[in-house]
Amino acid sequence: MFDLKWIRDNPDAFDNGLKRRGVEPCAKAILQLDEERREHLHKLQDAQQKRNSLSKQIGHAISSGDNELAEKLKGEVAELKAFVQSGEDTEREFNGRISAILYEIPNLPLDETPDGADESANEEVRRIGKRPAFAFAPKQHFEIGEALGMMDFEAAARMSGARFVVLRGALARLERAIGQFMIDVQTTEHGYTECSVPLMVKDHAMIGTGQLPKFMDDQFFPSSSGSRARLLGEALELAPPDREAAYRDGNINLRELVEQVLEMAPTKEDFWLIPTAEVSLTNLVREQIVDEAELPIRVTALTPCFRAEAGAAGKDTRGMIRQHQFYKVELVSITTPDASRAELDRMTECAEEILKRLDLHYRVVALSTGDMGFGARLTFDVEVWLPGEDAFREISSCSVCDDFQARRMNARYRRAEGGANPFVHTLNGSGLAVGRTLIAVVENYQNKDGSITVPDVLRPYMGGQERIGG
RNA sequence: GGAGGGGUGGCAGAGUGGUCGAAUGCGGCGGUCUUGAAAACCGUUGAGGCUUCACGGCCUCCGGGGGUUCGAAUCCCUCCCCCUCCGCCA
Repeated sequence: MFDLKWIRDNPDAFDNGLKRRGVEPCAKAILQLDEERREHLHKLQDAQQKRNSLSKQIGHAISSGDNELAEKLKGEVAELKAFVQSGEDTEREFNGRISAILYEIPNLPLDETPDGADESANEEVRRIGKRPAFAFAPKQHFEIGEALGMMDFEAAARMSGARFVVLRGALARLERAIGQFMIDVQTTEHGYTECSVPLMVKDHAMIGTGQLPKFMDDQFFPSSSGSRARLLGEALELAPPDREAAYRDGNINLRELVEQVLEMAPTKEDFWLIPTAEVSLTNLVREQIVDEAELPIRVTALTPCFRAEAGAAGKDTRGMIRQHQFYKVELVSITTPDASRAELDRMTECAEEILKRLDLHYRVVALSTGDMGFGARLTFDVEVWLPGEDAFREISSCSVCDDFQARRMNARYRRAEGGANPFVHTLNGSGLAVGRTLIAVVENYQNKDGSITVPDVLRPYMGGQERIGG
């Protein structure tokens, strides 16, 4: 979310930033709308002022008993009234149109963010460790897991369809162990406060962190049957008469009618399932004014995440890489503006530390402008080496959003030296994704006989178990 | 699900049609006093927008939206959220 005034003062910087992200420059269109809005506002405020002062005079006239004057003034105000009323509608319309545009514009990249259209332009920042050597052809995680009888995609598909998995026995415990280990490190060693947060949130929370309104199709929402019925009822009330007529005349069937009506209905869900705990953790400061002394706020949570993966049809369909549901340890920092850039480096290191402890080979890449998420100005992905797949795969993504989310949430801080309350800066990162960490452990610690060696740091969480299978 | 009560400035909490953008308290800021601090006392202190070189002027905002009225924090409708009791329930 951007400050209109800032766009007004820096239209070129705004457009250049958008261009770097591959988004059509739109400062001119926005500013023209803004110009029209202000022009209208002048007229409206002028009328409001006159109305206010006349109303005050009417009050005085009535209290001093001059009814004749009061009636005369009422006549004068009547014309203004009509104009003010329609003018207020117009103002709301302007505001609605402008904010609808602003809500869908992504954040601008930092100067240091690499330019590029997609992931091929990402820049490797560092590479830690080295590829493990295998005396045999390393298998992919699902081959190993299925052979052990501990990773069951078919059972999951029977109840839930594609992109789900059932883990059993030691692999189920391994998943839990990884989550416990990671959040313990982040809380006891890196200063993050553990939180248990809602997994279902309202629209405004999703708007605050930027998942809505633009990325509705990526999200899941739970609904009670009562609420679905109510939404359908509302949609039907808004149904255009010609659709209804088409149904009555038998040109479309009931199903088509409902589908077409729903297509046009406003989306207003009871809840959304969080696609990441970033949503819940970042919204902890929404509509709050925190004391500067409390910053930085560092919070973390181990939660399930839910993603529709609408744009990823056919991609990563095998194995646990891309699931509708997975666990993740999320890190969120709330900082002052001058501390946010350094906090990004710190956060990335907090994510990397997990891989170091697990002795996994990885690299850090700076995402290019075309590959970055909606709210980010700069993102570092941490990619772990998967020998079975013979590739690096994203296991963490750490982003600094500056005040982009804070504006949407109205999250501010009170400065120690007083004055206005500026917006906070927000950062989020995974520390790490549990499912993908499990994949990395399984593939990197696999043995020739199909067993998996449990990494040292996880053994306390596995009741001392040193080996899975074999 | 049923019944009721609420949503007001950083916080607490008054305010049922006209000098109310809003009493009072706390907190914050400035000052007096003090070696210093505390206490006490005095003063000051909401946000957003439009406009102005500036001083300033004006508009909007008392959960959101709509309505009644010359005029709404105050009356009506509606939606959202919170709380209490009952029912159901992990």
